[in-house]
Amino acid sequence: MSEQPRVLVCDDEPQILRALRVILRDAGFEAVPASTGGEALDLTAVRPPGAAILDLMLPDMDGVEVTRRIREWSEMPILVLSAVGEEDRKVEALAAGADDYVTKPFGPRELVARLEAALRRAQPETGEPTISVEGLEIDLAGRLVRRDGAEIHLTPTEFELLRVLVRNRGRLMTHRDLLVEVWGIEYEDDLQVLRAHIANLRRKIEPPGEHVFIRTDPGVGYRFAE
Amino acid sequence: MSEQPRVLVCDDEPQILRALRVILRDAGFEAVPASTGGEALDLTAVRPPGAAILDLMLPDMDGVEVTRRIREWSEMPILVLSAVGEEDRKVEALAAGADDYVTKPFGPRELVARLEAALRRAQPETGEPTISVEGLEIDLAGRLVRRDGAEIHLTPTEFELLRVLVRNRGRLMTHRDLLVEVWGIEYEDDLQVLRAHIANLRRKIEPPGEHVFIRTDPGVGYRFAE
DNA sequence: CATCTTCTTGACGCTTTCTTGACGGTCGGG
DNA sequence: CCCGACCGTCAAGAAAGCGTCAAGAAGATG
Repeated sequence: MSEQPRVLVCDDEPQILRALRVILRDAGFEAVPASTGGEALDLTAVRPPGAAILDLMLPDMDGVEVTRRIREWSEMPILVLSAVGEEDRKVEALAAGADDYVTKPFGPRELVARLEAALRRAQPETGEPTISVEGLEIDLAGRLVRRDGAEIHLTPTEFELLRVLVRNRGRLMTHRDLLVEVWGIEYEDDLQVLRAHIANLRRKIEPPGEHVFIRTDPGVGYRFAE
Repeated sequence: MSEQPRVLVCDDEPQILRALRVILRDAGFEAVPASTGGEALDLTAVRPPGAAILDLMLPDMDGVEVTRRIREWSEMPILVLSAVGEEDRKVEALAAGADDYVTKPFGPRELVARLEAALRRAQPETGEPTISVEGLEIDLAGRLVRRDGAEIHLTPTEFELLRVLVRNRGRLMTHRDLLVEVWGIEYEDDLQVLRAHIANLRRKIEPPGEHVFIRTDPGVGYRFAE
């Protein structure tokens, strides 16, 4: 996800193919065009793209068949396009292994959103890994925190606060840093609100009566244990 | 599904029906006989077979119609039988969702070969398996949900919502994620519609008054229990 | 055209979360 | 030893968010 993935697009209508290339380029992807199913499979085999967008209607073999062939050896995200009236093939396409299904006409933003969602799903947690310290598991992507296997429920503010601390673990975060990052600049002096949420967060993740994960630096700020 | 699948056979001529039963038994299948379209649908609903073989000519409704009805909720392989002279209905039957089409008279080996091919084709669902949690079975490919063995009817939107949640189970899906994936980007802020469908879905799959499968993260989104 | 299913929308009571102020405890300097 | 600065906790009210109901719209079916 760090660079622009290559995306195979396959449609037999030149006009649509061109539109797809523009949409993808604008969204930061590199489009690899094909106009028949056979061509799509060839290009995919030669140099596998990061994802594929296939039209259901193709001159030689339909998108479901192409999907099935790709799925024989690759888990890449596959989106299937169709005209209205082909809706009943949705289940078929998904059963063949497609990740999502977009009905024409579609807006550029919808297509890009679905493509990115599919890529995100295929690439479990790229940017934000699971962190594990002494019985505490923090899955930043899944927004999930566990202690000794038991799930802990955090409010949005608590989670955000924990995220900022953990992302900078070992480093001291000043009161102001935390307030600005979690609440925004207009809260930069509201120390009491920070204290209250730190207290709530500790009650949920710390062993009772101890402060092993979140350390206090009096007069300065907090830090997450390394 | 690993051993001999049950196969529904529907034909109004008792002679043919008997012949089909023998052919299937010899090939290692269990035949479930029906002589009208209505009967076929009833049997299918009560206990879905692994595949169906339907005659085009039936007293009450024809095989194409039966195919269409079954396709509303199931992806099971469907073979359609016809007498000579009905060839023109081939396209119609396939469009309705039939997997293959056999013209009478047919040899036993031909029929069995086609049935097995259809079953093989329907099988490769490695991507979306059946998921089972505490009495709740969700067959994503077959679009089928059961609780304690009893089938639950979900509307298309409800199923789609459940599918997105289940595919990402354990991970939190934000309101926006769900709205974009189920309804499309133009609904990304329509929180109320999400709430309404979550409520309906819960009423159907959750034990009354509890939220064990679909958890709420107030202010953020929903997640399916892991 | 009548009917049935599904989707959408708004209203309302209820729950969760956030904020705020008060209070007691700790620590170091005077 | 006393005092002030700072911290952690608690409780209460305010604000935001949630679940449900019911009614109407939209679409499919026959």
